[in-house]
Amino acid sequence: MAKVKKAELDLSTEEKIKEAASIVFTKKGYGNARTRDIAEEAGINLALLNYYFRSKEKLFQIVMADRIDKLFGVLAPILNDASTTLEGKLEKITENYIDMLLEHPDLPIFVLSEIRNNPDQLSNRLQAPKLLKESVFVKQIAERRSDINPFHFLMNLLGMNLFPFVAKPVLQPILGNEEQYRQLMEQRKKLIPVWMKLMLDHG
Amino acid sequence: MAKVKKAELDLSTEEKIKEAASIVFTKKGYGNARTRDIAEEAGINLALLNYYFRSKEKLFQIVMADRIDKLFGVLAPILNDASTTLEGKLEKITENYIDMLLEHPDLPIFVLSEIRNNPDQLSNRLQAPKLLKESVFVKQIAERRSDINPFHFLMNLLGMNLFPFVAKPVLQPILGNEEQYRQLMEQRKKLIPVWMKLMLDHG
DNA sequence: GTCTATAGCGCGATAGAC
DNA sequence: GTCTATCGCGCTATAGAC
Repeated sequence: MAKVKKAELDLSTEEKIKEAASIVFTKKGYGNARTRDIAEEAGINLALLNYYFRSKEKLFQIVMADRIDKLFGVLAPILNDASTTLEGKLEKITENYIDMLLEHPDLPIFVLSEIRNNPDQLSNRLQAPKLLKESVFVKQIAERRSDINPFHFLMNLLGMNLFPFVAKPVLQPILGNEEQYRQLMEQRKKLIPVWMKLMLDHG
Repeated sequence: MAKVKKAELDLSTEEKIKEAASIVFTKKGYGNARTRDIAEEAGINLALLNYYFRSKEKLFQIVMADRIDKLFGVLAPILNDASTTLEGKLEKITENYIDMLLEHPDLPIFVLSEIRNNPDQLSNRLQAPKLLKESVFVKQIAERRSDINPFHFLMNLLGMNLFPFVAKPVLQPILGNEEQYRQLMEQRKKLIPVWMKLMLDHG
């Protein structure tokens, strides 16, 4: 076979292991992943993994922190940008999310299911509550619709963007082949902001 | 402590084990769950688990089939009901889903993440593609909006209903305490159909 | 730093008494 | 049917040569 693994790039050994761990953990989850899988994916020996990262758990923490940053990094900088309108934010968030998720479709289901297993993971990393409530984004929504909790709209936005990827294994066979799935997601880049504006201005 | 486990009801031993397995698998996922956890939750000995179910894997298959039925059972009967309008379906699906998910909040993340690990699980159980495409629900949407793929609306509906539960571990600290979370979900029972109708009739 | 070999143990599964 | 005791594997982690 001689199949070249994704992590076999010209990186330092430590980086190769981290890359491989990210791939294997994201695909299988912590409990189903084996350190042997990661070592093989990285093209190195099992002992080296412990030499660099001490334990499976420590390696996982590092990968997890990185994946959380990737998933929420799309959102965070835009929420507090005072120079864009609410409409602009909806468009930018949607475009960034769908582009990123088409490249990393199993990222949301991984992060969300692992946080379920260990909710503390997050609370350290995300001091979201205060940050979100005081965000420009939430204030802009509240101005528009004082009658509805702004977080409803945030949930809708995230749901419409993330859910098709969270549920991809279920939806894929329904929606057709990979290319058809991709086209539908591309369509959503334009449709989601339109729908969101509708909800904000009517209803 | 003498804490009474949920599965310690007046059921047959086989049922007690199945109940316990459902609880433990749903909470931790297959890979993180231990057969010893399940035995303890059921209040029986580890050997009995194998006596009734032969293996962890077999027990899991049974639980998984049941959980998939529960998650999609909310949807399936309504989609092909020719006697209700599209509006009626939107209201019924939303109310049923939110009521059910308030009682079983970790059901969607469990089913979706386990299907990711083993997509074949589903394809046997759900011959959804044909069934969905020919459903009354999809036809009713197509009548209303011939310009947009009906599955966009289905994804939106499911996303708005399921996503707040899939992402509950992340959203909960943002949205407040358990009671506040519950109130928001109760509000959504009325709001989601309104939003869905907006999307169908405008945009 | 990287390897081979193996320790140590948690896990699923089974044997066998009652 | 239900238990106690234990097997044997596969896993994480480490020792030690190079």
